[in-house]
Amino acid sequence: MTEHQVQTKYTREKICNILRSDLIAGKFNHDQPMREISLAKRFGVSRGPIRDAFLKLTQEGSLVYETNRGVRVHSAIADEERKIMMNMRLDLEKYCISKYIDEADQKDHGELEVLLEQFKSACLRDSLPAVAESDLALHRHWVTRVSKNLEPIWLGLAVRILMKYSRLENIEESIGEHERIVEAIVVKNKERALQALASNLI
Amino acid sequence: MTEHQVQTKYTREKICNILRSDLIAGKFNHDQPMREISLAKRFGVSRGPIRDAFLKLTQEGSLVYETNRGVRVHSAIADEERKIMMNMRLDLEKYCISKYIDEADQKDHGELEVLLEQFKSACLRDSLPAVAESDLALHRHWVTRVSKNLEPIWLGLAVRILMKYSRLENIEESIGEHERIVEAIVVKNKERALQALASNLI
DNA sequence: CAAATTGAAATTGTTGACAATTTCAATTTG
DNA sequence: CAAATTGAAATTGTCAACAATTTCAATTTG
Repeated sequence: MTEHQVQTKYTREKICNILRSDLIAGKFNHDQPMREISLAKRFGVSRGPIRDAFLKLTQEGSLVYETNRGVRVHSAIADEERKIMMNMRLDLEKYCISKYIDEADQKDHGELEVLLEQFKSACLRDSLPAVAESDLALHRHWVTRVSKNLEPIWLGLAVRILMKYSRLENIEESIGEHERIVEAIVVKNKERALQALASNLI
Repeated sequence: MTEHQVQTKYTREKICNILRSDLIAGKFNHDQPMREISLAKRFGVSRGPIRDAFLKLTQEGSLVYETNRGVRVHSAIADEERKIMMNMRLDLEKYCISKYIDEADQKDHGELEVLLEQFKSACLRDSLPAVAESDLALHRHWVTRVSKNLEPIWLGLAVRILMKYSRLENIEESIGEHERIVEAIVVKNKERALQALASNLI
């Protein structure tokens, strides 16, 4: 169980990303308190970077903060709220993909293909945290490329939506949807891309 | 210029709220770096709580963070992005107000009236930070009352949208719009409330 | 003299110590 | 015996010191 290979130091960014995908993957229970000290030990850092990560995840909505009581995992969201968020996310990503198709160059397309491969590989390995992380990374690609302003809003939506439905079901379907999105983007077919996105996000 | 009255200690929450309304009010220039040390001195605390506030404001989008370079004020957003955000915010608040009308009790209505008065008072005082803060507080009321999950998403949108258009123009119009929203809510007229909201947010 | 290099000052990143608060089981009280 | 009280343990909040990094003006180099 111990790590024998050399591990680069964990920064607050890395810790935040790791905790986020763990949370999305359901590794912690809803309402479970997250303790600074135990996580500081786990990552081999002091409490400072852990607190930094907690703050970020709190703002994104996966954690809930209470004064002098620390943070706990957020409760599951209601179906109705999820629907509202899903619609907002769909609107946002439609805008981004449409613009991405206009603006992206060869290099972007290359990155896109890499991210798709990583997603497919995670699916085949059946690793829920890896699937969650690579799914996020793929969608994040076209959002970030189009607008740094929209990215944090998108992330907040995506994290909360994923937190509820993150079982390893319909993996085959999900792979197909993402393949269709990427393919349509590469051949610059907006209509097909937006349609594939909608079927992935509804 | 010095403070003579007793000032309760600044916590990261208070600092965050103060900086947010300052940012919305345009007290800092776009792309201007925010220094931890100078703000720590201003609030009479160590750098820790300032860093906490920076992280939160970064996630909300008013500040931009770069490794080893700290945070700076975000650049203004493009009109096109603002339109996307405005639509998302409108959808979100429509849902919240509609649900708020169903669920709110007498006490909620009382708070609503208080917040409206504070907004009007800030407008009459011509204080841009106070206007920005009380405008946010009013809208936040019906969002938070309906869903703790949607609140941080809403805040991210509201902060970014306000950052661009926060001059003291059309104050009379804005007062009237907010009065119409609150009045329609109190008499539980959804149609009128949503219509008033739309004219406020478009 | 333009471009590269150096180094001190400024700034951010991380840590461990201590203060303040909360929690919860053991004890006291009516 | 139920309810209130106490106090130690656990946990979060804040701080000041030090490490690592960036910045930028002064110096060197071709």
